[in-house]
Amino acid sequence: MTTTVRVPAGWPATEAEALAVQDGLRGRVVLDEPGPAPGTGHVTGVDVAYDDERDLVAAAAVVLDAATLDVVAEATAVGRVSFPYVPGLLAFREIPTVRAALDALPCPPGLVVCDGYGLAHPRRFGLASHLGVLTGLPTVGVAKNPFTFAYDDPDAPRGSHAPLLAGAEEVGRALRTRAAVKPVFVSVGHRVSLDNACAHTLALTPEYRLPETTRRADTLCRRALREAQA
DNA sequence: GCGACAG
DNA sequence: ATCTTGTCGC
Repeated sequence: MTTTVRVPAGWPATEAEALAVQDGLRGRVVLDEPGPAPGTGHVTGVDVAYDDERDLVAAAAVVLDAATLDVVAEATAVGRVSFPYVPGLLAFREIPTVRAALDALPCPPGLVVCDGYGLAHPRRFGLASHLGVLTGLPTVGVAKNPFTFAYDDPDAPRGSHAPLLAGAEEVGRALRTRAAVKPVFVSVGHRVSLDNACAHTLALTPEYRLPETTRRADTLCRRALREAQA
């Protein structure tokens, strides 16, 4: 079952408004909790797909058992695009639909794994941070690209990592999830430590570069978009 | 001023 | 994100 969502009343419509919202929420991020232990409880992947022609956006939330990586529950939501893509403001494009999908789940999500960044963000408040603050859930960001941050290529073995640097500050890590394959870029969202975020990411990548959570959510949101009615 | 720039 | 076939390999 796919739920339908509308853009929330008062949702930012301009870049200036969005920046102001980030400023107002940034201080609510919690960075001093370790978060759930890797391999226990639920881990939920969220992802979004777009159809600009139809002005449609579909989100999926897929809950996995963290120990077995079996799918425990799924939910999808479809709505209108709520914001244009602007680097640094991705959250405003994805969050309304993602929240609707999370709300439609029949069980607690546990740790939420986002496709994008948390702390590794120009204003230290990426999608994962924003979603965490709005929901109160522990969140991490796992991105496929390094945005604007500098890093040294990690060693070839799986598990190797190197800091993502904003100047001298470690805002995340380039983490090798498959030997000799391009790393993923992990950063903390809300209520999770960077060490735990990386441990979770490794636990979610027994076979592929990207976490099973995002892989599952990606497939599901694309299907929801295809099947969405006009 | 000119690019680069999560999805 | 999205446009997109076949193909090489386990």
